[in-house]
Amino acid sequence: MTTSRPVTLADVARQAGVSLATASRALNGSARVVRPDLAERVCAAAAELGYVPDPVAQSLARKSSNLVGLIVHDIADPFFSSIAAGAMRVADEMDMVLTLGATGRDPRREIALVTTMKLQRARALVLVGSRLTDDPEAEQRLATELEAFAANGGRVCSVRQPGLPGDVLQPDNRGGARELAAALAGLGHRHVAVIAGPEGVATSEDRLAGFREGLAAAGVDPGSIRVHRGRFDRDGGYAAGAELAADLSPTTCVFALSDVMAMGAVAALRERGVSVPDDVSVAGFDDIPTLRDTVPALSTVRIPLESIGERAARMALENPAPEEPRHVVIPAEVVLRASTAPPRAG
Amino acid sequence: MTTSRPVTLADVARQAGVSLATASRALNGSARVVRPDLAERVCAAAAELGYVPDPVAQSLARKSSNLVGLIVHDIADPFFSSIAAGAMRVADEMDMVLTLGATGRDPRREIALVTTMKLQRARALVLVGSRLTDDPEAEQRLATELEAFAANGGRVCSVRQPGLPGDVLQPDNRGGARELAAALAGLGHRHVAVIAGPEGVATSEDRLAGFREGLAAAGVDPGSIRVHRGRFDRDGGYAAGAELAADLSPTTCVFALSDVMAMGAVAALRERGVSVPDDVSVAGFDDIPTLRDTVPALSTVRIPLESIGERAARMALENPAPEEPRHVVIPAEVVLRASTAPPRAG
DNA sequence: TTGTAAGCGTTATCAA
DNA sequence: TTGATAACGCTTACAA
Repeated sequence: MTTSRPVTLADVARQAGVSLATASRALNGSARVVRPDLAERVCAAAAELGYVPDPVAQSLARKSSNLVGLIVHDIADPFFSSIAAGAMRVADEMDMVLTLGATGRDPRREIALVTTMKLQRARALVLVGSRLTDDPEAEQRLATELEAFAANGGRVCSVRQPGLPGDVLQPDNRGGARELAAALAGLGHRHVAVIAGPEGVATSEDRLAGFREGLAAAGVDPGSIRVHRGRFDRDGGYAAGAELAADLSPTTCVFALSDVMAMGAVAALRERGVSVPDDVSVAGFDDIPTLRDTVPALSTVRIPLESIGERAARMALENPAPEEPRHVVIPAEVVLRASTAPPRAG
Repeated sequence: MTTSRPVTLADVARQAGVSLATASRALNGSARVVRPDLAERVCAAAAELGYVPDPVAQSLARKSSNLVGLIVHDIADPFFSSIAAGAMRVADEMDMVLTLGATGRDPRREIALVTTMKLQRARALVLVGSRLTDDPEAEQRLATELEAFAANGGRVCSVRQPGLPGDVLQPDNRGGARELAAALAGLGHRHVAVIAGPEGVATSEDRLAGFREGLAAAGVDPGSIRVHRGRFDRDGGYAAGAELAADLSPTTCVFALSDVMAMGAVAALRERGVSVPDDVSVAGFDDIPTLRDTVPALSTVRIPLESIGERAARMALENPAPEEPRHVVIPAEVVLRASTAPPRAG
């Protein structure tokens, strides 16, 4: 057996005795219709020769590839990897190739990744991750780059605060935090500390704002809320937890603005002899899968991560494109588990 | 401002007053050398016009793209997402675009993904995940498809048991398990249960074999080892943990063949009133990041996941390709934490 | 060293 | 409806 050159469309056309154009139309859909018997001959030839279209050549000719870009901050973070799993499933299902980009939370990197996907002629882009309210310039440049992407025929769905071109899938950060506040106040907590991300991270700010609203509605003095800020990841939570442990009173409850921060915070508290929930209650946000099995199981606000990834990919890939960009709010649900309890009497 | 057509190499060549060939050689490296002053003119023109090469056209002409494929079983699993994070970093660094494929542990899907990446003319492929010893036919077809990939100029690095074409990065599953066995025996355990993946999953089999060796070397009766099998994920661990809890005695120690299985097992045990490590010790394998912060912190065998991902990507992307395929064994290190303790007296 | 021109494998335009 | 033929944007023999 000779080293066989890959079968091209020209081979198929020759074998079927039709032109290149007809072969192309018959095999890879087109508006044009070909006579059934010809189409049949072409398909038979293609099958016989084992023809497989070359995606690169198609991309060049069509000015559009079968790539879908997924851009996240950090794929090792369960929040993002869960969403990625959902998006993957849809990409597979639609015979698209998923590309993955990690920004490391750097807005410039994020923009560069969009540019890359534009050059690759990606058909769609799913952008996951918080807006930065304190860097409007970067946000503007991102929007511009996304416009350029869309101008090339690409579709965009961002899992994020509204404001970018394209569809938006927005977890109800504010509402979820509000309800969590109500639940915690209902348990009797009046002195809570919040472990937040850096100022300017919109997701963190939204959750904080919602939490404040919820506490206020429950009649808790807003002045009693202590806010500790740190990086929006496990280590940021750990650092804040350490600070808190050093000076806990009168705090009876800690709300970490993400589950991974909560995980770090609980570790820090525990290492310093503060018991959860006996000494202090802790709640998080996101409901990442791994924290359901821990002790104590983490109270949190559940957002359906995999299904968000799935839905975002589906919106970005859906045909035909909607007339207007869509804005969907994903409800969040409070899940009280063992890490929260009524404050200790006295 | 008019809707500007993207700048092509032809534009640059015209502007610089040289041929297309010279422009190409000056901008995108080539063996050929161009006279310095011409090169200078071309670069200036490119900069002035804001020329960016079209990766799709380059891929078609070069028969090789700037895509690196990463194939894993499940991106939501921290084992794989940690490796992915490492691979991402290297891809970024080398200006490659990373594509992600998830097999769902289906060998056919795995083969299909390799085919896809071959058609995309990916430059390299990083394949992560256990070999299936009980499906030699699938393994053979995978090998064939990888050969085809390599024949197209693609490079392969698999994080896996040896046997596939290309470089191999193999965590020392057997040795790590052996040492863990020694450590557990050293604590005094004589009746251990193993929670294993399905028969035929090589990683699981290797760890089991190493563990048996280690126990035997420590003088523990091999017949005393109970093996519970289940899916090689959290739910499989949970199911096995539930079985174990129902009939624990005389087991004093459980070794789950992966951390995620251990996590499920601990949850099941706990729900049934079995305390870890008071009633039974539990150890896992992998050292996924999230389980360092749990209570009790999980004893495990550490393999450096991110760095494995990094190294695999680097091997696959390294220039020039090595003469011979490389086989690197990554040492594994026993980490004893709070989930293991000496067996309770009596 | 530079330029001409022939690919790379498809799609799309336009005339028949 | 079908078929030449010109893109698509770049690389690379081969010739000058």
